[in-house]
Amino acid sequence: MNKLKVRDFNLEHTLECGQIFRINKIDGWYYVNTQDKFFKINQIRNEIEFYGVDKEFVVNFFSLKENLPKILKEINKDKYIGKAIDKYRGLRLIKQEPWECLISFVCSSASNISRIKSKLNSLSRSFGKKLTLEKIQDYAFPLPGKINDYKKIMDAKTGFRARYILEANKTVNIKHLNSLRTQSYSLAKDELKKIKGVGDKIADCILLFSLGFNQAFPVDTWIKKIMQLLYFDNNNVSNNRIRAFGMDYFGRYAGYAQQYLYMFSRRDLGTSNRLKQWKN
DNA sequence: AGACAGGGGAGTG
DNA sequence: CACTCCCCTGTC
Repeated sequence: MNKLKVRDFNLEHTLECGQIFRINKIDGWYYVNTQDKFFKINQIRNEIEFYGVDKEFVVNFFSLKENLPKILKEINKDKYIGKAIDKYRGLRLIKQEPWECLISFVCSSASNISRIKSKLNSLSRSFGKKLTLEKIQDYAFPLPGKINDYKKIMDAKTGFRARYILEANKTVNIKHLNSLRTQSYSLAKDELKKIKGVGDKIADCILLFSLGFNQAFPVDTWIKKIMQLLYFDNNNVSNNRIRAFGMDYFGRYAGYAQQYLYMFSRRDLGTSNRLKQWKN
């Protein structure tokens, strides 16, 4: 068992904002699968308690050393994002392993969280090493080279994404992914987009969630909806324009702004009517 | 029955 | 560039 005092951290918001998928809440504990780790964690006020990983891992994984109040102050440009920040304060960006992050978001295209989770769990069951935590069995995420059976990939209900996964499994290596950390944003992004199944949105997710590019601003339909409402007079504008605006307006921590707006868009605004009420 | 979804590829203009 | 159709699968 490990305990750690934390400041400016909310475990629930951090784990449930769609940046990571292989999590399970059981009896107040979050069971988390990531790369070759399987651990459980909970939070009571300003203390987290966890089993299965060490403190160093937790501090790095949840970006606990990043100065969140300073970041939030920097992105708090207006009353709209201000509301999102007030509501979801403590949400931090997780530092994922880039390969798992890549496959996770390839699986995410035209899908939803429960289905993404199911695909990733199936892939792990078919190709990953077995892990145990307190007699509970689970599976590590398979390394590149291991996801090598098209039929099994299809059996994971990956559908049209299966061929992308199979090809990435052959061509991608983790060292190369990690080497992108020191490149510029646009070079790293161009490199990721060479991988089939990775376009603008998914590349931005990989950059933001696993490679340390806090300025990345992934535009999905939820972000599109709320950004159009708040900053484009509810006009329909292209994803490219929204991303360019987001990165420019929020600056070097635009990715944090994106996560807070995303949570607000999904959790607090359902229909366009409610969107309008919120703005007025 | 048929459209649509937290996206992207390939083809076309 | 911007626009269109299509891709697996599940759901309304």
